[in-house]
Amino acid sequence: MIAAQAASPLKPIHFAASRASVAPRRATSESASLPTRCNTCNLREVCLPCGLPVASEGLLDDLVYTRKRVKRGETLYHAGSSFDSLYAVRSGFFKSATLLEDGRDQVTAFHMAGELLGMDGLGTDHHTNDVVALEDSEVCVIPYAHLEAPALQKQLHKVMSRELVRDHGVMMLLGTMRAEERLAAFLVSLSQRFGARGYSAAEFHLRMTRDEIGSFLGLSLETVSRLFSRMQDEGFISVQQKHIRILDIPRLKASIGRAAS
Amino acid sequence: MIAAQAASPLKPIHFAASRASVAPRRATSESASLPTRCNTCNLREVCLPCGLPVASEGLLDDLVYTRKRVKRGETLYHAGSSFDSLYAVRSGFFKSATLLEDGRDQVTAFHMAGELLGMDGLGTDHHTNDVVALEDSEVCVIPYAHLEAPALQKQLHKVMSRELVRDHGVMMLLGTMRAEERLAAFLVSLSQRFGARGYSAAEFHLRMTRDEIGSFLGLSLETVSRLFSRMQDEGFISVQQKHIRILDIPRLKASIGRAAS
DNA sequence: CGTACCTTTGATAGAGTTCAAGAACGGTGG
DNA sequence: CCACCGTTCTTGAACTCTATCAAAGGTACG
Repeated sequence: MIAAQAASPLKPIHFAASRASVAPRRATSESASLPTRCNTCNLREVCLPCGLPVASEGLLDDLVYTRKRVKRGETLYHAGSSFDSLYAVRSGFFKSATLLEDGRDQVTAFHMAGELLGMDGLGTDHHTNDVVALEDSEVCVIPYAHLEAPALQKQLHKVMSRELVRDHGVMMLLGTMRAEERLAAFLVSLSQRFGARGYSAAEFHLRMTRDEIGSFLGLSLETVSRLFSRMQDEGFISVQQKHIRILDIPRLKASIGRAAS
Repeated sequence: MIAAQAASPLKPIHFAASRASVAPRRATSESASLPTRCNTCNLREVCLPCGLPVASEGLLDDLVYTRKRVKRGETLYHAGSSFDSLYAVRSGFFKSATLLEDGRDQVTAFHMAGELLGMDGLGTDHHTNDVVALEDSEVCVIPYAHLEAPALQKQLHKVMSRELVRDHGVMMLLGTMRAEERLAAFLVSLSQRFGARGYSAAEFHLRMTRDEIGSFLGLSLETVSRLFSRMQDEGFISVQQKHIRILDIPRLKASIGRAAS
């Protein structure tokens, strides 16, 4: 559900996470089965489900969720499984993917800490994606019933609407951008999202493979690899395997606007 | 927000409108400024906002909306305009499009009678698309405040979630399909949606130009035109300008699964 | 420490875009 | 009712981008 957002030159592509101001603490992994209280959660500032309007402070006390661990490579839920909860990522990293009958599949989103997933199941009572952890992760399980409180409704609408807007951003990306623009937009999005969570916006570790990036961006893994190399040659970024350093953010952003160099 | 859905060979691409069973009446255009009552609306069976669960029958009586006419080429709302209502299409045809700063734009959805639009504005209080009528049209204006009734909440969630799923279908389409598959999926989607509304599923009139189709599908207008010609040569369909007749629906659907002929 | 996976890089080919020009259509006004 | 104009559609030819095939390094994990 998370998208590549091109921040600067691409006006209409919005970015959910960037609205939250910095929250520099990282989620610590505590013991597994303990419940979590939103009002003491150290992701409060970026966690969308808990990023409730000020009015509902009292309500936060009641929001206690169970946590669930998902190890790298494990599935949080499968397409077709029944829907009864949403999930907020407490720590780690996930991908959502949709599988076609003929075997093709596509990564539709990447999710990092503080982001909400599972909304694809709201409509039909069963999920339509697979969600898989790309590293050892932990989520808060939010039973759908909890979200029926009137005070939470508007917030939920906002989260869902933002997701719609984000998906439109991905549609733009897939529909109108060339390969290098797509990858640049993807990097800018990651950069902003890491930045919003208190991590470095200029240097980070990719949790996904070239293949998964390619699937998300509608490109082959070889093209992704080649583009990383080319961008490095051109001095925008530095790449060593999964370590990315963005050397010239403005130029990276600019490369989204008008195609290749 | 409406997408090209590939029905058969592409499992995960869902199709909101097809769930409604046939509703063979067409919307008649009455006088302009009269309010509309949902429980007498002849789109009841397909109109999503009004397609409420049986439980809420009494509620339907209260749902009275004002109508608004939008002539061909006119804009229902612009990107950036403030959000306060959703719109249900009573008659006519719309496109949603998103514009990038550099001038590129993309059609993100087509909307026909009975479909709901405007949800892109829920998150940020202002819309992120332009919505333009492709023929003289009429919408029901649904003030957001009306939707805060608890009985309507779940329904609204479902509509939004279905839209998320549909957007994922478009992402699949743009991310993994080749040109001919995309166009086939698009035609199948239109066919099903017309069918669900009581019109012929095998023969219909395109309301949009080749350019708009191409924009939606991530293709150039020339490619769209060429593909129409090729499909006609191969006997799937018959095309004369905007009149489409699908001669072999199974074969059309099959051509989505495995690429070109 | 070995094996499986991931990444890089090259060569080739194919799909789709772009540029261009002519044809068909639809609406308008005389 | 017909002629005209602008828009839309079709089709061709050349080119570009990206996928595909292939093979060699690297890394990480068990």
